[in-house]
Amino acid sequence: MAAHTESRRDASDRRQAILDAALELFAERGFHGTAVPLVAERAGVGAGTLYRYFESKEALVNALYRSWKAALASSLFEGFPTDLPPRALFGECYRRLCRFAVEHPRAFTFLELHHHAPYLDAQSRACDELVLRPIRDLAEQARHALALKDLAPELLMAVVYGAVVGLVRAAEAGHLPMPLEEALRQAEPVVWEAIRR
Amino acid sequence: MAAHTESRRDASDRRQAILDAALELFAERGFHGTAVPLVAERAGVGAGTLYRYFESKEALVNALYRSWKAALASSLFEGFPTDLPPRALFGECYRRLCRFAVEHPRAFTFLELHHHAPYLDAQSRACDELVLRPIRDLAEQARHALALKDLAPELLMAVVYGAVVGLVRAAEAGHLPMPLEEALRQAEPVVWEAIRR
DNA sequence: CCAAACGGAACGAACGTTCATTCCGCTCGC
DNA sequence: GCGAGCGGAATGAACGTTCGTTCCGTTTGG
Repeated sequence: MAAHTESRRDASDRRQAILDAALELFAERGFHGTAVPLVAERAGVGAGTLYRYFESKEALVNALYRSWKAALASSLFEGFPTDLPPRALFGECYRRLCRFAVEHPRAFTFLELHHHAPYLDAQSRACDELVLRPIRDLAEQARHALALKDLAPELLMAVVYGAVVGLVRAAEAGHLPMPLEEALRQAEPVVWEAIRR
Repeated sequence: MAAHTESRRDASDRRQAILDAALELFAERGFHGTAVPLVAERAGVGAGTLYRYFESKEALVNALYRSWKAALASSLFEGFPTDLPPRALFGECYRRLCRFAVEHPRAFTFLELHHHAPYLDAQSRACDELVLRPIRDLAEQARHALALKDLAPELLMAVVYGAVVGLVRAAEAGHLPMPLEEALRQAEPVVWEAIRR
């Protein structure tokens, strides 16, 4: 029975190795630009083995997307301190998002790159709501508390999220004179002043 | 000679039809996700004909990228009013960028999607500087005039550009409760307050 | 307690398909 | 009628996926 458990852990490791390899390659070269045997090689498994763990290349990219969307959601909301004044609430969201982007740059790039890609299925699309809805609610709250500009929360969210993505991409392109982490820290008050009333 | 001119215009139309078809398809499905014969069909030419105008698929995407980067640069800078106070200078840049995004949404998406793609050659990368440098200079100027926050211009540019991209993508995804043009108009003071001193 | 047989996971060569690119018969303007 | 330019079938490479085989941990009969 110990042996059985061990073999199951091996399988889980293998599956994870494939997901890790796919993350790197899909983030760097895109879905269509990445050959399945290359993913297998990077993961240290045979090409056929990959199909024991995922039904198809599409199933793989969907599993990867869902897994990282869930990770992002938990980074954002796990143990979130609810009763904070609006500025601190924003700071908490912002820093949690940035922490995710700094700790998992490939995952952040991957999620951004594959947002609304045609090969993502309905269930993967639904994961987006998991992240968007709670933030939208927070923004709506803060807006009614007269802490945010009197504009659609979706607009303010797009500005904030877009600014973070812009910084991550600028850092990737080597366009920033400082490390990404420092840029994101400096940008917090910048972005807050954008959306505050 | 009129005939010669006319046949040359025909050829130029064909080339343009191919570029237009490629823009739509590359923006929607990505470079690797788009088959060359599909581009040809959409352009209303034979698959072989495409190769009379472009050496390869890579040459096509590079020509497309350069052409639209140049169009963006000219939209931004053509007849730019130089001596304006900082706020008006920002407004001019911002509205010109937004006008381009609204008038050529596919081109905007395409440029964003293919930014720093591995199949773009050095000359295409160099086109980025064409857009970035003048804006960087303007930002540096405004910063020394104490109109902008005392942060790296590259950081502020990334925030502004990122915010615009964020709005465009949110509109594409149907996440905004108003048309893109209206959202961009509402976002101008939002973004200005982000970067102003 | 050992060895022989089993079961299923892993491998990677091989399959059919689809791709980018080429090539050649054809058309059409001069 | 002739040559430049076109179309789309042809081509070979590369793709996603499958399949026959190998390999190893476990079971089982002696």
